[in-house]
Amino acid sequence: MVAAEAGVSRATVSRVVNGHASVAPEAVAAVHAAVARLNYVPNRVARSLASRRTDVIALIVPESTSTVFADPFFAPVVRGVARALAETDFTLNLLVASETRPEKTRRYLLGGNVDGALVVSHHSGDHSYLGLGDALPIVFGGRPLNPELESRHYVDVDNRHAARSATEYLLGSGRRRVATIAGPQDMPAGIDRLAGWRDAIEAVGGDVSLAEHGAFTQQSGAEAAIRLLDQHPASGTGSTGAGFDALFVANDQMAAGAIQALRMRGLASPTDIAVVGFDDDAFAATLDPPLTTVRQPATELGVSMTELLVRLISGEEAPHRTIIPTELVRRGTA
Amino acid sequence: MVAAEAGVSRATVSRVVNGHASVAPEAVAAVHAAVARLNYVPNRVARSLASRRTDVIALIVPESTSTVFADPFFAPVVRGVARALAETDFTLNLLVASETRPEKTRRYLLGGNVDGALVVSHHSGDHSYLGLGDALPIVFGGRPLNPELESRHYVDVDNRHAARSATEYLLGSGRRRVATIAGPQDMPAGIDRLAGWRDAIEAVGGDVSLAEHGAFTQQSGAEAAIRLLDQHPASGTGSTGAGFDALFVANDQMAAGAIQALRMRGLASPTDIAVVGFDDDAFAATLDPPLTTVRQPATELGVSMTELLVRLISGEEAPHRTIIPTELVRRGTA
DNA sequence: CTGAAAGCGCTAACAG
DNA sequence: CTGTTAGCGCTTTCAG
Repeated sequence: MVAAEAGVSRATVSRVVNGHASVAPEAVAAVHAAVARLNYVPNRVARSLASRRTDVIALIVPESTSTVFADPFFAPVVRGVARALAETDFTLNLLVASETRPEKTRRYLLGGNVDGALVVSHHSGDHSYLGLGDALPIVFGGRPLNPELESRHYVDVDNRHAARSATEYLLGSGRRRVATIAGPQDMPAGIDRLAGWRDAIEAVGGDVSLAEHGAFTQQSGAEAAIRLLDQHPASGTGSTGAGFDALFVANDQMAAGAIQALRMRGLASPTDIAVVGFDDDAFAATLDPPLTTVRQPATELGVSMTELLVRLISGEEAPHRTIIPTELVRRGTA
Repeated sequence: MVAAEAGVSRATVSRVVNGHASVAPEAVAAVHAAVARLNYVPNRVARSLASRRTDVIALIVPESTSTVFADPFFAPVVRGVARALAETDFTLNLLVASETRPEKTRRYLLGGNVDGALVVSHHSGDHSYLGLGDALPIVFGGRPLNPELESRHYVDVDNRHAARSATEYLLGSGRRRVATIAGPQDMPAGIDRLAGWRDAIEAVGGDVSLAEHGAFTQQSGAEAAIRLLDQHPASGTGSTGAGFDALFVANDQMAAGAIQALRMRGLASPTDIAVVGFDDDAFAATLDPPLTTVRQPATELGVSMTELLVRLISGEEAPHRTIIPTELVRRGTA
């Protein structure tokens, strides 16, 4: 190898290449020269075998989430991960976890193939990460629903608090009856955002029954809006109005659907019904009118998760819970 | 290791684990038992070092594309790749290629870290894959623009043909003047779709000047539509019409923007102007009216690329050019 | 500061 | 059919 070319031992080459300890300046120079001359690229695999590090981190995406790959929320997270990783020597391993064969993922993770893992899952059913908890540093994106995982490291936004604030904003802008379209109740984001809305409503003694559920899709948002309209018609007069004058929707896609549905019923936003969404996804600003929403910094989430994981891998201690701030983006619908 | 537990040699264990050659049934059983008992998971790294295979394939995404990560086209491709890989022992390495430091990617690829690579790039400027051509099997998604790469393996849809067909469909449905909003002319998809439109127009002696360019974004689509309208006002009468009655748009996002722009000018689709998009992305069907478009099977593209690569890795010969069929999806706008 | 030596865990001829 | 023998290319004590 380069050792010969540089006239030193392999050990020294290794030291130089890895920027280790103190090596004679001349030796360093000689090695660098040899490296350049020979166009030497260290073999990662051999290095891994010897050092017992892989310099690989896995980004685990449950298959179901991968279906939602087009999820406008997911892409920015990945971007954040990639960005954070670009500054390190780690490499990203995208692992689409087959939910039907969870052991495949487990084995992979346990096979010494990665130094750590990032888990992005909106869902909860997943128990496949239990048991390898101590074998490998793992950072979850989003609060794990599984209580056994609660003690793990995760980074998330404070969905509940953000939802509450958004609802309070609606209440504070003069709206009387704030309804909600909640997300699935098997995902933390769905649960927490509903809880936040309820917190706000209960605090003012409002009507907690003004809630319908959707599946975080546009279609389901439209349907939920219709149900809301049907079940809560305008009070008193036989006007075309609705039994609520504001709507907090658990994500932007559903909000888009809801607004469309409302419009088909002759109700405009924000005039008739103020709407606040959640996520500030790529399409929120392009809606007509542009959607007022709670911005969830997805890219930062990815960055943050990655930085946390890297820290864990290098043996540092780190907080189990990292909360990223959200922000209400006022646009046209509220 | 398990060898002792099973009472055989390490070589035999290796044979059994890898399903190699013929091994005595009893030995096989013994090894399996031992494996199960010891919860043995072979170390991939060691295996790689010894076998000189990594069982890893890289999916290379240029940084610029990663920004367009939210590109509704990209996600399904990844899904296809993941799906195809699920049936193999390969692992997916997502490599966001820093365009500012292309050698980083080169080194990685050359460092014996992967058995092959998939390159998804809409753009062309990329020369970073030259030179490692023969060192590693590579499959491109989309026709490489770079002539030196033309000889490589790639899978693509026949953009030109599809664009021509779409335009002919418009022409065949009684439209007289079919305009186009083309994509960037530094991407194969942009170039070829424009060429296809022109083929069709020229074939009927139509007006080839009815073209504007966009950047494949909704915004740019809207702007291009406006330019089209301004530069080609209704002929003859001072009506509110336009100088064209149909529009072939090089992708769905731009089509969405264009339709919105047209509407703001009081022109409805398909009544006033028939519109055909391209991609059939996740949002095409949810537009109002739902978009008629050329469906590009992105997931299949990913699957196909992957299968091709796997074949190449195992040393098989394979066609350099694989074309996936497109299909015109008739919906509401044409 | 730097060589030498000893592996990391597995696969791959090669004999038997 | 199976054990033996060598490494894969690099890191890492351990002396010096």
